[in-house]
Amino acid sequence: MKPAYHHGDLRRALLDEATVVLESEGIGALALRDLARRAGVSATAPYHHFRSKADLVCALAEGALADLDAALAAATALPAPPAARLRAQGVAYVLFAVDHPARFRVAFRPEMGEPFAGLADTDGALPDDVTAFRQLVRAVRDLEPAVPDPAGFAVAMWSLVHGLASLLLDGPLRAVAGDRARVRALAEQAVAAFALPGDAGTEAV
Amino acid sequence: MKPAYHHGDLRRALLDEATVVLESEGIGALALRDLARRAGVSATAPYHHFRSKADLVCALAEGALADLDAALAAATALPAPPAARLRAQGVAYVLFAVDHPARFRVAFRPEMGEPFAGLADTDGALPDDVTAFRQLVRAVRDLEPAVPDPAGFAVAMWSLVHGLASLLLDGPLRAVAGDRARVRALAEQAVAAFALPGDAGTEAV
DNA sequence: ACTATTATCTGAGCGCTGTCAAGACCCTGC
DNA sequence: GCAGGGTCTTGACAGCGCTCAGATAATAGT
Repeated sequence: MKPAYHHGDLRRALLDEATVVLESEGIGALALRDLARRAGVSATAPYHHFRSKADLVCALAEGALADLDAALAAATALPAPPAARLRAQGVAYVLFAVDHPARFRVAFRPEMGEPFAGLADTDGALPDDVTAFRQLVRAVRDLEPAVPDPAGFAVAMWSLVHGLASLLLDGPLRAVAGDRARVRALAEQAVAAFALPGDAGTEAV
Repeated sequence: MKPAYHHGDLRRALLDEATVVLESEGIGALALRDLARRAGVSATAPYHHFRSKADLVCALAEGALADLDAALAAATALPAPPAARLRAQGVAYVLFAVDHPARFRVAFRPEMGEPFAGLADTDGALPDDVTAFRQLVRAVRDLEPAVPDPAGFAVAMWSLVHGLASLLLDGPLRAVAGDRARVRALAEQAVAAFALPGDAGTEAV
């Protein structure tokens, strides 16, 4: 984009350093001055690329949501019956959370930067245009003729996997989050609890 | 407890002030020095009651979990069939979150104080002894003979309501969180998506 | 009752943070 | 070649969490 004036795309460098700090030290250790130091610029240089620390965190959140979206898309790359696709996406959602805990968390931190701020009131349904969740809504749409209330169903499905991810990351299931196989089993089990039309579950529990 | 030396239970006063700040300004505005100022003591006085800011936040989280536990208990005060009780608890969980967003959030902030730190690895099942969730586990136990895997079921149920609460507070459903009636409807709808043995749902959707 | 002990609180101070203001640099467009 | 604007710098300010050395007040021991 910007053809590198003094530093050479400082904005990108700051976001990259931030991601490193985020994954290794957590969001509590994220300091604007420290990022500048790591990038080799003065403490106030970042203010020419972000209006505030919250603004940078917000950009970070948007990137994380895009990554999550990509992970969900990859989970449904193979053709499969609609219900199985939806289940696969749910499991991928939970696995993304335990694989990239800091990136997942930063997307849902309201006290700094609100990635969902400009959201219209969509009558209780899921909004179409949230970057990371197009995949989920699409998957629900695929089985639309079979399920009577797709919007409500999507909310329930999303709540289920998002809640499981949260409990694994920040709740009493924290001890399990390290065991990827068990996380996968838990996710599949939880997703299977929904009575889905179209097939009889992807895997036995 | 302590018979009031100079101030008169400063610990309690600090926690109360913290709750006020938390509910009005959010966790980002929580400063130890500010709490001390509000309580009318010097900046270092709190350190005789809490080892660090994280320690105070942890105490706050434990209080919040106790409140949540009480709310769930109140939701099942009336006698009802087991499945209906479980559903009522799920709805109460979500309503507590939107009624006391800051208290709910602080219970699941890992970067400062970990209320779930001393948790044994309970083989993927819900631990019995987490203060705020005894009610939920109990409600699942009540329908134990009818459901084959109560532990897994409890995880799924809890994930569902916790996820819905999170999406309402910090996710794309934020716009809905203000409308208590719609929140209740969403929660009942989501909880009803589970195929529960023992009755046919408490309410039509 | 008088002392010794312990809990509680104060003040000064360190290093860190986010943010603002003013100026220097360097590239681009005229 | 000169103005303008985007980029970065130095300097500074207030506020933060936290530590350390003392003052004060309530309790415990005798």
